[in-house]
Amino acid sequence: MANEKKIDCVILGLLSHEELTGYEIKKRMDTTLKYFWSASYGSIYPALNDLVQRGLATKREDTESKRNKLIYTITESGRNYLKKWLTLPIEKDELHYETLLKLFFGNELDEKQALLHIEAFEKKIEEELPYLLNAEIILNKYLNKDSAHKYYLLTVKFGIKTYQTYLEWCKEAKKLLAGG
Amino acid sequence: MANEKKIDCVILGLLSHEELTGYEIKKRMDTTLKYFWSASYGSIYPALNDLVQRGLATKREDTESKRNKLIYTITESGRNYLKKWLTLPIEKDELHYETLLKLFFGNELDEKQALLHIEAFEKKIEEELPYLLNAEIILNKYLNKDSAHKYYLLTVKFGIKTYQTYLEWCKEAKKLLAGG
DNA sequence: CTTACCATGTAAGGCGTTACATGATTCA
DNA sequence: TGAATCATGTAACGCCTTACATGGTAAG
Repeated sequence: MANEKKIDCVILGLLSHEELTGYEIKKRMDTTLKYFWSASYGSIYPALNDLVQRGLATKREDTESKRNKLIYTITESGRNYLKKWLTLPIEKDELHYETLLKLFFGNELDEKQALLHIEAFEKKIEEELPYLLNAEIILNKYLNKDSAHKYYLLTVKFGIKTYQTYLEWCKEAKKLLAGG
Repeated sequence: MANEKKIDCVILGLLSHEELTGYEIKKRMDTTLKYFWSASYGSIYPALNDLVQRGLATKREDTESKRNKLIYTITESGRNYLKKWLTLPIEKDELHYETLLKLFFGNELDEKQALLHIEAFEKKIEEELPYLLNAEIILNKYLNKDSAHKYYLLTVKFGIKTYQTYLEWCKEAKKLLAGG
């Protein structure tokens, strides 16, 4: 009963809100979830078939579109499985930032190189922040239309706050490096 | 020349500052580096032997202590390898927070359960923050004794700022969940 | 008509953790 | 003297990514 694979749970989580194809699940991973999770086709498709075999989801062909879509739906059993996992305590929150790792060893570099890493990090955050800010506006607008939106908003707010803090840190870090 | 394994680079990074045993390397991972990196014995010891074979580090037995210590030292070749890796652009910064994942699917839970996850997260951050604050004080004190300290301080400051932001978010999140 | 995107999947291989195995030393 | 910590390592296994393979459709 333990040993819930994360990939299964994420997929079930996405399916708990709407029917999806494997391709659409991957899209959710790369847009909405990418700020705190990731997965590739190589793990998504096998996991989907596995979920069907275990009766946690069902698969059907799409008849409406011209494409060969396979639409997955969560079952009652799948929803129970998801709910159970959701109540279990968090196993781990992991942050693996290569930027910090390289900066930590920055003494082996010159300051200009370290600066480049900070600036690249800053740029990436500056580029991604607008998407989060936009998501916040949209979610706030339709907050009472769908009870799930409140939870999405929670994670979006997390992203916005931390990203803004990252940008503040970048400024400070650049100053500290410059010798200030 | 590409395909630098991260574990090799992290170890070389640690060795670039001081000679260390595998056990001590693991300790660094679990204390100083844990805020942005991790590794287990199962990857550290094989990596160390591999580094020696490739001439990037040397191994010698400790003669002074009574313990069977194997002390590893970085070579010139190892230092060059490290420097080269450090100048390469960052490949990826990854955040995998199960807390956010579960919260994202929080609509499948009741609000009390979601709250528990936030509180557990808050508690963990509150427990870890003092270590970072303490590290900052120490690093500031000896900032001009060792040029590497500046870079350590950079990453510590990152941790402090983000952790403080996390705590702010927890407050906000709890309010939002409570229906505010 | 061709480029971009939609759509599904597999195979090989990499990477790393977990669990196991073993033993010495320090400290209370 | 027993527990905690120091200290090194291996083997099995799991999980996931990368790269490959294939083909349909929409839009310009």
